[in-house]
Amino acid sequence: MAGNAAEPGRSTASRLLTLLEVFTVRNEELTLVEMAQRSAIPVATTYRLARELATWGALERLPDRRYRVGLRLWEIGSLAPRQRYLRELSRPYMQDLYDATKENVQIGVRDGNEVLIVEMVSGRSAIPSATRVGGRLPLHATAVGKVTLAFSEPELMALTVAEGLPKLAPRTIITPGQLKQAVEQVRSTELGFAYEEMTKGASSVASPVFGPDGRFAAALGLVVHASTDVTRLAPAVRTAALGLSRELARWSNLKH
Amino acid sequence: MAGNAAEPGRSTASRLLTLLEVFTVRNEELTLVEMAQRSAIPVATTYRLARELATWGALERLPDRRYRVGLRLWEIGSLAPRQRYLRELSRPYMQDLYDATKENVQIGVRDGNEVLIVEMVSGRSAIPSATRVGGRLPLHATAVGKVTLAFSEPELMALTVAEGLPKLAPRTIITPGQLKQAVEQVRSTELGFAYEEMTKGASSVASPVFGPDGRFAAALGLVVHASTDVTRLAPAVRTAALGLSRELARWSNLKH
DNA sequence: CTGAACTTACCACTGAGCGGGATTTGCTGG
DNA sequence: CCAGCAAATCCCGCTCAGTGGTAAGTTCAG
Repeated sequence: MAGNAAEPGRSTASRLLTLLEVFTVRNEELTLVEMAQRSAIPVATTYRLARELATWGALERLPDRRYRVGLRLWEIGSLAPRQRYLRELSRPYMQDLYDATKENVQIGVRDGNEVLIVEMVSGRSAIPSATRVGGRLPLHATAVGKVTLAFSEPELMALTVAEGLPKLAPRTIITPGQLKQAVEQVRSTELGFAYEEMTKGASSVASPVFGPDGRFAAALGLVVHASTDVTRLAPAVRTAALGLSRELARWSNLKH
Repeated sequence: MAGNAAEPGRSTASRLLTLLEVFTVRNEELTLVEMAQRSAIPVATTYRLARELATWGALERLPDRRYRVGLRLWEIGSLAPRQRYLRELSRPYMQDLYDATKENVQIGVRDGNEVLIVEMVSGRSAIPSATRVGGRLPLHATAVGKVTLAFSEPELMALTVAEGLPKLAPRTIITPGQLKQAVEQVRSTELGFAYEEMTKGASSVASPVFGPDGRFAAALGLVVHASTDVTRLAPAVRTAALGLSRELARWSNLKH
């Protein structure tokens, strides 16, 4: 960029993308200065870029001049194939699972060393879940995470252990040995569990969904009150996951 | 940009955003050259920018080297408040409406002079709908569109008429007079209809949802077989829309 | 009214971005 | 195995678009 650049080597593109990254669930509306601080980009530059993003629709401008993520960005993002087909095809199965259990149903795919929640179905009788569509869950402390670990390449387990296993709740698994053992169990039964390992008071069950190529595609699971017997719900989850795997295969045939 | 620019005056930011725009439902995976053609950006430049987008996760690279919209972009887009709260809060009401009617349920917000579909609920018994979450519908040929016209600022009607009323199906309203009359009807009854005006064989009903400030927030509707009597379904749609409006107000109080 | 915080505008400097063209890679048919 | 071709990748010299300090304008609480 111009000779004035405080941090040469950083591309305009990366600055733009960084400006999008500063928005989070907790901070969905930010002032210009807040955006500048969080992105470590000078205010003047932030101003110019934010305005371009807003003109295009990636950001929206509120009457009080704050910025937030715009509908246009959501619209383009909704084209992302990795979530789109899974969401569309999984809906009926998730709905069935919800009808059968009345618990929070969630489906997530691996992204980096986390699970990205792609769709949820929940009602008012279910435990209020902090998770939301577009949210991320850790691999070592959730049922969907353990399932993902069990059916992804072994390198993922190595990476996860290397990054450390943060203690998120009293019962979080924090030793690699225990995690590996748990994941081994998941691999053989195709069912993963987590007992208050992420949030006190909440347990979860999950089962793998496989794509048409036979490879792991997603983890489908339930989040329930810790007092609920998750093993009782496991067969339902397993059934739904198998049904969805079959649906993916059917749809793939139909397409070609 | 550099002195080599073929089209001076076009900013790097706008080029980047244009590269995202080239992806559509019909073209969700594109090669580098296709992206360059559609965006009218030279291949070398497209290459450099696409690579930066892919590094960050806005685009993904397939084994066959084609590009597609990435999960990271979807993730950030899912933060867009204008769709997020509406989606989360409307789900139960849309589900109820689906349970009661077994028809395609959709909710959309105004974006520019179109309706952006923000959420859908549909089953296999409903008419296969071409609409999808993230899709757009015209204002003059759909029930949700007419509702949007009826409860937005008058300028929107003027704009819509000025842009012309394309004939999308045999029964599409193509004269401003007829459209204004229909919209007037919608305003007084808080119910909008469309009879095979967008797609032959499909009709729709919709009703407005109002935000806590009393202003129009979204249009909630059904898409059904043309043979179905939409007036019979209208009360259910109206009830759901009222319920959702109340929910929005309730949630707004809760928040502050 | 005063002042602090935020937003918008200005502008001189210069290296980041541009893109034509060469090279490499990948694929197809012989 | 090897041309032949298209797509992808890389190279590099040119230069103006982007940068950001600074200043002026705006908003708002007290």
